[in-house]
Amino acid sequence: MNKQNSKHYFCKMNIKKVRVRFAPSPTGGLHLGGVRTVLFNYLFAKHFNGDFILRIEDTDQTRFVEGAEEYIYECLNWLGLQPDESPKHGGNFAPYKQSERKPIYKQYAEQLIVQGNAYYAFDTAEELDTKRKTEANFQYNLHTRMGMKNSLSLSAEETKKLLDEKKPFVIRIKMPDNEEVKFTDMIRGEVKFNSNQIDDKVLLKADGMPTYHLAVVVDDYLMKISHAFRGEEWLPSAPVHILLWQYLFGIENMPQWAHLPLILKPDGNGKLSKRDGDRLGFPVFAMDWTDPKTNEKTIGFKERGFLPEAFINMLVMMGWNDGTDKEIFSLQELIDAFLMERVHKAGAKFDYEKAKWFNHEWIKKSTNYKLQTTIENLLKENNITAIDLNKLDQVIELVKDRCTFLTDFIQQSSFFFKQPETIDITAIQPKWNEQRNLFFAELIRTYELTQQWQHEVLENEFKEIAAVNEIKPGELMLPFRIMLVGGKFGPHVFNIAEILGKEETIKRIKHCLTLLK
RNA sequence: GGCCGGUUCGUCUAUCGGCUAGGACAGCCCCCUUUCACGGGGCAAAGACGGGUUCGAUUCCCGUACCGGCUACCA
Repeated sequence: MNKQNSKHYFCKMNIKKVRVRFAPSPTGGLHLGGVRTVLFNYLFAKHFNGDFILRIEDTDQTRFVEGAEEYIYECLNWLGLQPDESPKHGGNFAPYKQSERKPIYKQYAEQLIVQGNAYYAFDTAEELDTKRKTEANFQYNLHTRMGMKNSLSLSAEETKKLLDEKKPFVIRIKMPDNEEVKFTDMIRGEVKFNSNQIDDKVLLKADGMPTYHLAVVVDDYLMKISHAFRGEEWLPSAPVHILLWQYLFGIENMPQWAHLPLILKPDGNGKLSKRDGDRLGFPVFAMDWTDPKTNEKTIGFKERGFLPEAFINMLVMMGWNDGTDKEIFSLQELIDAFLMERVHKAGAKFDYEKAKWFNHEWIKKSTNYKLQTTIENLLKENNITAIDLNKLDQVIELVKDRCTFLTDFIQQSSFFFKQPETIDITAIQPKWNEQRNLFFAELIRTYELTQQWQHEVLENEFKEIAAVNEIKPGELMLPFRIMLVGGKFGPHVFNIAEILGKEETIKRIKHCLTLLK
């Protein structure tokens, strides 16, 4: 089935430039699932040298959220998934914001009325509400529409009168009677519906704005979209869109649809939501999002310490693979390897542990140079200035293996640049004695004379003195570590000492010895 | 309720009719390591169920179960 599909869309592509779109409604934080939709769009488009378009679906004016659009650009920017066309980037099919395209939609809605595929409906929201309350499973459809207040049930004169009186109305699609509506989904193959099952969806709202159903069809046509990807939750309304294409622009011009599998909660079942992240302690949004009304801040993957490469890599592997065991992919590798045929049908439960693994892998894989700026800024935010970039490079090299998050670099490398604020003296105090005190005094004298300040040398000297004093080196390593880093963490002590340098190392030992007195 | 979709280790997945069902994360064990990691090695762990089709079904078909999505003048 999938193979046939691929042939199908390959044929189409020879005559049609690949153009895809991501069409979010700017109502809040950018969800994991949204990012994955962006990603699949982007990878597919770039694989075929096509265009990736960002269209803002802001037709619901009641849901306008300040800053949400700008936030989407920031997320895409962080991820390195830049649109070729967007409200911000411009393009030949502007405007890309549906609220600015309002006049366009009306003419198509009216065309549908003229053709007999749609009708005016004057029922108020309250009337519909009560209807739904009194009649279980009420649907505005072939069975009920003649009992409602619309241009099908009313005479032409009555309708005209209501229109002339400027009575509020919506335009609804007239679903055909008992027709089979089918299409071929790139992921699922042929999907069929019976038109009787679907209600007469509103196409144009009382405020003159289109609903998603009309807007998506009109804009996909006008923007010459060749392939339309969206979440699986849209599958049930696909027949409305298919019919609209048929009525308005011709089914042969319709983009190829792909309904992407959902990202599910790690525990239990159902779509992953922001709530789940809060509850289970992991981010769901790409970047920090602060609700302008409540001022409530929701953590993002970026601020949690994820590398965009890792975030992308993790998301793409939920539902796609290249057929081999390869799991780590760069963006370019993904672009090269990405094929729709290899997209999985079933939803995937989000696994934060695996997400962390991807991030760790990417931190280890990244060059020190690449990490440098990010880490420098991170340290700066924590009042640590790493002016010596050469030293920072050495530190990153030494420490990156043990950082799962970028934020782990704060704890793992602060002490290289700044004397530890707190020293876990209780970890060494109980076993501290005069013999150890003398050892470190001697160590200071030796290190002061050390010519080659290298970890091998330092380690040898350390062990020699231990041997002479008949102390097991193991008993001295921990105290030494605490003296240099303040706690029981960090890379090998002598590597730390090497990077710290002679002066600083000795200073820290001395400081600690006074604390132990 | 109706419609649509989905179903391989705990999780993400491979398998395009030949399977001793492979990999990764997590788990457990061992090695390395005079902190913690990294790394190396190993163990355990799966085809929802019932019918077909077939020499042979995880793979194809049908049914059942379970899970999910949708059922707004929201997307």
